[in-house]
Amino acid sequence: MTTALRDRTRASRLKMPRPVVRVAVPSPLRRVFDYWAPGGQAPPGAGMRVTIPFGKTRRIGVVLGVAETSALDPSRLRPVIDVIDEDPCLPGASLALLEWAAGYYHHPIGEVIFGALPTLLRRGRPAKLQRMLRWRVTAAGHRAEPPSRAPRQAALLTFLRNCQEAVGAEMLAAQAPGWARAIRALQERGWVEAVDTPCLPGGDASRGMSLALSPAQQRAVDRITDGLGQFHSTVLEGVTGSGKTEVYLQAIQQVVAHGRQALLLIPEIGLTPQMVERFRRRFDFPVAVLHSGLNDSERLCAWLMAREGTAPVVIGTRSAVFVPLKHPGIILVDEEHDLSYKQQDGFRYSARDLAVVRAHQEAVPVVLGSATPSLESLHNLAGGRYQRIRLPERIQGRPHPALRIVDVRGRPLVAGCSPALLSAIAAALGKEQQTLLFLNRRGFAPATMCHDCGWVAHCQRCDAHLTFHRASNRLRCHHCGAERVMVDACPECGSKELRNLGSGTERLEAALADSFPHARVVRVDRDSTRRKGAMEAVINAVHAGETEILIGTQMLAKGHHFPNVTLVGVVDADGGLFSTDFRAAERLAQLIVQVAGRAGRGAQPGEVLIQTHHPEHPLLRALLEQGYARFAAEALDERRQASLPPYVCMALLRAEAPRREAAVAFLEEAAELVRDAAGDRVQVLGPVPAPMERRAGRSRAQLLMQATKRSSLHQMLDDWLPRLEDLRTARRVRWSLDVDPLEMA
DNA sequence: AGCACGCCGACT
DNA sequence: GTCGGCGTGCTC
Repeated sequence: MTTALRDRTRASRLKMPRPVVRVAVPSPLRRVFDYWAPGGQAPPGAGMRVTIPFGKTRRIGVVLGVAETSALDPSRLRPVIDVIDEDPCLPGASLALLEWAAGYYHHPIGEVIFGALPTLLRRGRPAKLQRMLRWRVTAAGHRAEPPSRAPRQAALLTFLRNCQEAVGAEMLAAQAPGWARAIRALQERGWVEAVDTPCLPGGDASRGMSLALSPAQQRAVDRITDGLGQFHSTVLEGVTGSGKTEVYLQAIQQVVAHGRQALLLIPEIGLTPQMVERFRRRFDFPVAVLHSGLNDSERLCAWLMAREGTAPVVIGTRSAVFVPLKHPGIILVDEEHDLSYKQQDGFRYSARDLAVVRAHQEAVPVVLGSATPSLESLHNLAGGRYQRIRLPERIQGRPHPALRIVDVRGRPLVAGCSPALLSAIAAALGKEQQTLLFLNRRGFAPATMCHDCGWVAHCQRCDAHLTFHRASNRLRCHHCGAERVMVDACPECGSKELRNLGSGTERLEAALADSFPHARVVRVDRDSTRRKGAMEAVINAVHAGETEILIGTQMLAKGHHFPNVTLVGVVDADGGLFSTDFRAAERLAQLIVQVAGRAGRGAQPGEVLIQTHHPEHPLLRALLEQGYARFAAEALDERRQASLPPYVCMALLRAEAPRREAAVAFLEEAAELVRDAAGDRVQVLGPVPAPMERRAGRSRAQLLMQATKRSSLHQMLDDWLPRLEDLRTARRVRWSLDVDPLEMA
């Protein structure tokens, strides 16, 4: 009897069940799938990738665990085809976070897990750091006589002797066809050796010059690093220019000195290069970076260096919250109030919230940094769940800029600018100082109307006006991207009296160039910076003093440092004061404080002008007279009285369909099921049409659910979703669930 | 999401 | 007579 046969007989005699593996499969199904472990080997462990049959296709899945039996009839199980990884691709800690997130956001586990894997790993690429081989001449090689019988080897040897450093495959290939054989021969002779370097260069300029800390900064670093190795959550509240980044740097330095890794999350804006640059200059060890600008292999490399612990510091945007760390030591979230931490489609997670969960799971401290903490974080502070550290002063004792409200009621406006703002600009120009203007509207004019019949240019697929862009002479929809050439006559009545209503950045730029013909005006928005490197070029021009007036949308508000800017103008603050979105005021306040931080960071004091039709608005007054903390306290009080987050928790079910009735019918059934499942523990509002009902040719509606107890809401969601999936009406719509929605649109 | 099966219109 | 429209059902 062969060994295999004997083993099988013994197994069947002992009724040894064949192990079952639970696999997460990339599919929108909220389930895990059971498979037989492959025969003749140990069952694959949690976190390993496997190839499995799935319906009529094969897919790659990730093992979540091994069990002795399945809840399913054994006849329905199929065996795993292949085990891809020898060691878990995702370590246990990562799986724990991903499973928690899938549960909390009620998103299919397979999509959650595969969304966290670099593309190349999703496709089955080995989870090994690609080593980059380079070659250099050995001492023996330098003494050797080039072999005359082997001209290729001789040529390569001579070439390498003339190189200062080890040379990679690319250069050798360009140098000599058939280099691979020749180099192998040279290696065998002992004249050339291979050096193995990780694919990412580390910080080679190791200076490590720490700045001297202010007493407040020192206290902050001490308190953050006080409890390394255990979970605690800190809100680092520091106004712009108070030196938060230096606190991050020195806290991270200490964590790394203890042999642990630091994960720094930053918002998704064009700032990554500056932050990374600052870190790379400081540290003499590799800083891995994960952001959307990487190609697949760069992303894989950074991800693996984090997982292997080769990179002591990892900097990344939202999705980096899932990156595995071999020796987690601290997690920091910079500008924690920033909206880009919340994914707005598909798997709608909040990286900031998950950072706190992860820190708790991995028993490390977490730091949430912001000049304008979110009301959620302030609420957690008030509840004692977070500790607070303040960095009160600006470094070098620079004064805060003066904030001033400009009442524009009844004033003549030039492209939205009041006389007061225009004269402030003139004054700044006179002192050879720079001005920064914020207007959160791209294009020339947000609406085009016929003066004779009242026709308005409207998007055919959305409930929105078309924006006139003068540079391209086109009408564009900012919601679906549709565009067409500007009409020269009204399509309704043929009149040529078309008027462009309102002002966007493009008109503001033109008007200011007109009013101040000697000033150089530059505009920064998505249109003007579409070209790669355009943003950097503008920033450099501002620094070089080649521009006097800078106009921009929000993309200019964050993080940039312009020493010679002394005047900042918020051209239109009203949008934030009267909005259907209850978070609009919070965002406006954050924007104002944020842009105020752009003023007077150099030697000159700054001034901030805020234009509004509602100078008496209480939230605006609170912000200007008593600062962000006071504003936030009042805003929180309003939220409490109105039973809004963070005093209640919400989930939003969205649905869209070509026809309005289909979306509404589905949501009505869904609402009925909520009442069924939760009674009065969960309040249901709707269905109501979405704030912009038609968008990109589809009708959108939503159902809001809220509860005072998080557990009630989640219990309801748990038994509601499977029933929702089974609804016949669900198949006719595209629907998605948003837990803790930030934007109701 | 894919991918199949399945039952009715305009074409080589 | 077939190619192919997308409704419906299933994935361990």
